[in-house]
Amino acid sequence: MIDNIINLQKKIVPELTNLLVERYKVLRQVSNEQPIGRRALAAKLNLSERVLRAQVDFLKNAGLLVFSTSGMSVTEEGNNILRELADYVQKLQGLSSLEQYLLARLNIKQVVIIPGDSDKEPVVKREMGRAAARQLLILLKESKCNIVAVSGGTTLAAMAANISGNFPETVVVPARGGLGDTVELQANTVATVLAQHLHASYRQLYVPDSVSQEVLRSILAEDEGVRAVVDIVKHANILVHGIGRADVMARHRHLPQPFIDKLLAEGAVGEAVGQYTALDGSQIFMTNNAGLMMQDLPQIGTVIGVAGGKSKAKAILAVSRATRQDILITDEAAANEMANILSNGQ
Amino acid sequence: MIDNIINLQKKIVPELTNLLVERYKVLRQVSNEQPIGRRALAAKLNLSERVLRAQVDFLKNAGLLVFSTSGMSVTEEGNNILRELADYVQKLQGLSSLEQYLLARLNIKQVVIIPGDSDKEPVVKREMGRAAARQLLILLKESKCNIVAVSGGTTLAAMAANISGNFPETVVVPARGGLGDTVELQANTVATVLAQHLHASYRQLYVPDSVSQEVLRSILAEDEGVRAVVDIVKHANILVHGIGRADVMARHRHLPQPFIDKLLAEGAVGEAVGQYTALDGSQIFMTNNAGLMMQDLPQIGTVIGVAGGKSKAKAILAVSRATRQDILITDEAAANEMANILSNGQ
DNA sequence: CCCTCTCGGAACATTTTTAGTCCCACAAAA
DNA sequence: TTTTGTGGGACTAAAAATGTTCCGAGAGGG
Repeated sequence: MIDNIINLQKKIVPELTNLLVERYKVLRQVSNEQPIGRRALAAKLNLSERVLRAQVDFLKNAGLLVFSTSGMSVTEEGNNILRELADYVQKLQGLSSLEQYLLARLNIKQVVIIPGDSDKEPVVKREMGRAAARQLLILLKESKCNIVAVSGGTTLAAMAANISGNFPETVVVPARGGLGDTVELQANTVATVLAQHLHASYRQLYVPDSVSQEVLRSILAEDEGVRAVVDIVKHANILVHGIGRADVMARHRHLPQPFIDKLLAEGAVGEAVGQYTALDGSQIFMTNNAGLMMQDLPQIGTVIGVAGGKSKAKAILAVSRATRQDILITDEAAANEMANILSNGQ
Repeated sequence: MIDNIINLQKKIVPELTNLLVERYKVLRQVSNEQPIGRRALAAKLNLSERVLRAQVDFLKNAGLLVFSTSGMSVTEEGNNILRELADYVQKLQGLSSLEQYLLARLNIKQVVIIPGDSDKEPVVKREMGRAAARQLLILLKESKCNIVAVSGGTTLAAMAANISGNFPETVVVPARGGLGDTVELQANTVATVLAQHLHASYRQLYVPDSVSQEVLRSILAEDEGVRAVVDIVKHANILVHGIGRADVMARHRHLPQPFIDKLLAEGAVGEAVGQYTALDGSQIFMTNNAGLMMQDLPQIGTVIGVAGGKSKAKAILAVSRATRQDILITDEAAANEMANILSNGQ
């Protein structure tokens, strides 16, 4: 019920959660160090004196703060409010602290957590897609000329469907060759849809999945078009990829059952851009295909990983450890489970 | 619990309410008339095209609206949100609709309802005082030169304590002569404190309470100072007064018990500026003192009544019916009880 | 006693946001 | 075909937020 309201508000008036938290922080800080002056307080809170002043003036008018010559103090009413606000703010920004935790533990530059569980509520997957879209747009706006590589999957498809912009200089390519999947979820399709929504151009990469090493080599050697696209892909400066469970993806790719058993026995839990990794981040197996491989990732400007659902927690952890991730977009269920695993020392 | 959160938010991020309700209304209106265009929608909602545009752009980015060449429509997710928002908004602006109701039934220009019950929570009384202060400041800003008359009482004292401004042209006077009360709550004291907080000047009115008609006449005849102040009081253009229960105030003023019994038997329930009124607004008795009387109120520019608590509901009703009130500041408990009484046809 | 330091308050310039007002291409209806 | 409505873009004026700077008051140390 209460969580419902918080989510509702985050959805429809997201700018106010920040405001509430900021005012709460000001009030709390004053409470801790009263009486304290504007400048000292501004320094403590990393706010400019002027914006802090706007806040304290508001709090003063609301009767929560009093000013005196020695500084500001919290009124009795302010203390009451502060006490009541505490757990509300906790819930409100509970995800933020989770974000900070994962960010530190996984050495990722930015973590975005969408409330909910995408295993249970499809809407969460859409929201993750939207969040990924937001991040991508920010990156695109920074430099107009970009090569964006994308993988397939429902979340990435949701991202492509929910983005819009105007970046005619940008080229969108699939990160790897085609995966025998529903057309809408293939990387090629995602790249096309994304490019159309961004008013960007796109290139396709038609390479059948799980071909033998020799066939792949001959394709690359003979097919001028494929080689050109692969060359573009290798120079991508943004990669947006989904993360899958090793077992699910292996079955999905119709690997032979004995091979799957071996893979899992060796500890493979996560998959991203064709590579299967164990929980500790070690590489177990890599599918054979054209396009980006994990060893290419460090050369890419920004890597955005997107995946959610409690069931994918281990997969996300594995992939995050295996390669550099710059931005991780996940959901509450996965984030909580990941924090659980991490705090149990694994 | 939920009410608690709403109050908390109204206190610390009051701008949230308006924004949320506005966006809700936009979403609802689109839902009713989809597909509809910006201009038509703006006209329906009495918004300028530009501000409406800001809102629909937000709702579009949030994935709640979709735009097409034929107009805007609500997405499936938007419909879900709309359904969930409905009762939340109801609660959020529940007081607003109460305000509208009282405003219409009592023929008052403006009604302000503070959440809570001042009988039970002292903080509500403070909030009423603050609300009264806000209204007073608005009035004072409209015209720099003013005579403000105030009555006594805890709420009015709270108002005086919680106001601040700079109105050197303004004169603050007590509405009536002194009431044998705690000094802090006397009209004279309230006037003084108020004047100091407003940087205004003030005049005192020292007339003992419940003197005989003759003594009062002789005071007015002989005491130049009192007469001068009374003259100022009569020309007040703003009156802020409390409203009391007839029985409480009668005892408070030490009227003889048989007289009190008679008063109550005749139906007196409310008291304001020395006048006892019945529920239907008829005048039962008027104390004998210098200063404003009820028949003077129509000549005064703006009359602000302040009172709260369920126990005072009848008193507020009685006084509101007896004389013109421009602004009524009360609390949730009193407002609810008043609405009850009104809807029972009394 | 004075000196100094920090306080709140306030003024001003600048930047950023918001709002008012057009115009345009396009699609659907007439 | 014209007309009417749509979303989208663009430009400008107004307003709000913010950065910057200064001031006098009062507390506290010398």
